[in-house]
Amino acid sequence: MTAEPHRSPGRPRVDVDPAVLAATLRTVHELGYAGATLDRIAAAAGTAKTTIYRRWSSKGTLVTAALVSAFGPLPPVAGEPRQNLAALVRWGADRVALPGVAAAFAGVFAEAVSDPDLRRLLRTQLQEPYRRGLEQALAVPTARALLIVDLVVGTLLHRRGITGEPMTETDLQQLTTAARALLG
Amino acid sequence: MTAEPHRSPGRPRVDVDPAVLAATLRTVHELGYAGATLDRIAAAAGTAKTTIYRRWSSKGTLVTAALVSAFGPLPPVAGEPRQNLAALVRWGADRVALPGVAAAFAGVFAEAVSDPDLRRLLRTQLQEPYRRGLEQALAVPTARALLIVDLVVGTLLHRRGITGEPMTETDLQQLTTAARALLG
DNA sequence: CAGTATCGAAACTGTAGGTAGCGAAACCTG
DNA sequence: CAGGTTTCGCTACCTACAGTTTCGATACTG
Repeated sequence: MTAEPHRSPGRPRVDVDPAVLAATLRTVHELGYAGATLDRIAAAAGTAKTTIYRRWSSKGTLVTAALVSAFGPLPPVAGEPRQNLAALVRWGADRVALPGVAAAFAGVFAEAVSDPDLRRLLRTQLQEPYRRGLEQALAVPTARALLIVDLVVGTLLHRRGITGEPMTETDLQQLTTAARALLG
Repeated sequence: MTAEPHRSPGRPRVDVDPAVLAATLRTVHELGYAGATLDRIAAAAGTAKTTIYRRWSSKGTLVTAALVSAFGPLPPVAGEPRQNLAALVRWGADRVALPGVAAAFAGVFAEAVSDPDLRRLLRTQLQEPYRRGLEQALAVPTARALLIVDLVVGTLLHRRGITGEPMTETDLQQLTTAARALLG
């Protein structure tokens, strides 16, 4: 039997979340954060704007959720800190290079400046999980893990934000080198 | 005699630029990028919205100009690359900590994603001058100077974007250490 | 069937970026 | 001073989008 602890009455919710989150990133990728209107996202997801607002309270929280789903959990690493760091930098670079991710980050950061709720969401949904994972994978204290997150993600996003292009392979290696300087 | 090569007829332009740029950063600092409406900026600068639009074609170009004026030219450095790098990291950290700068960057980056003109402006007005200065001060090739700009500014901005707080002194020293790993 | 909750479409509100028109002000030349 | 030119600042306006409200239709439960 399927695990349904307590089926409430009324029309059940359709599971539109995956389609909406994917459509969000896709639309942000194509039209930018401002150009990705809720009407367009809803149309791309094949649903209605009202249905989206029933699940996410604002555009900022929606895009944040799309980012969280695009990143997913940290990949499992089980080696030396220096090895793990290289793998994690590459993992981060791959995610930031995903279509729409950089634009979504920029838009969310801009909104978060004047929206404490959104800032808290960013911290709890994105920063803290990855910070905790880094502490373990790299065997560093909290403050150091935070700085490494800032360093890796910040560098990757700044590159995309200014040039619009992803990093070259040699730049990625250099970034790993720079981050390694924070390990010991 | 004053250096006026060719005074054209008509009412001369009032020099509102410094007041407007300062009011822009101040308003962005207080109300965030989205909350800093052109009407409010104009009121804070003691001028009219139309006057601002006669000088800057959009909110994005205005805020970019405010950033350029807040950063100003690179400070002169004349020492060993490793010394110079430490001074430049500190200079960058001071500028990013200026009220309004981080919020302005976030907003401009978000707009630049879907605005090629604004992206070009960012590149020519901000990235290229400082990249050139770094090449000289640090004795590194272009690609390396670009990466160092991304690393330093990206890290500083990411920290402010997520936590809203500036970096601690020890974090700054660590950032310098990481950047030094890219010197050679 | 009665009750309940969701869906989707449309209409609506408030606000902000950006533009247009215009009288007044500040300079020029003669 | 007169006539020409350009900017100033103000108001009114247009367009677009975030977010809300309303409502009939739909899909469940018991």
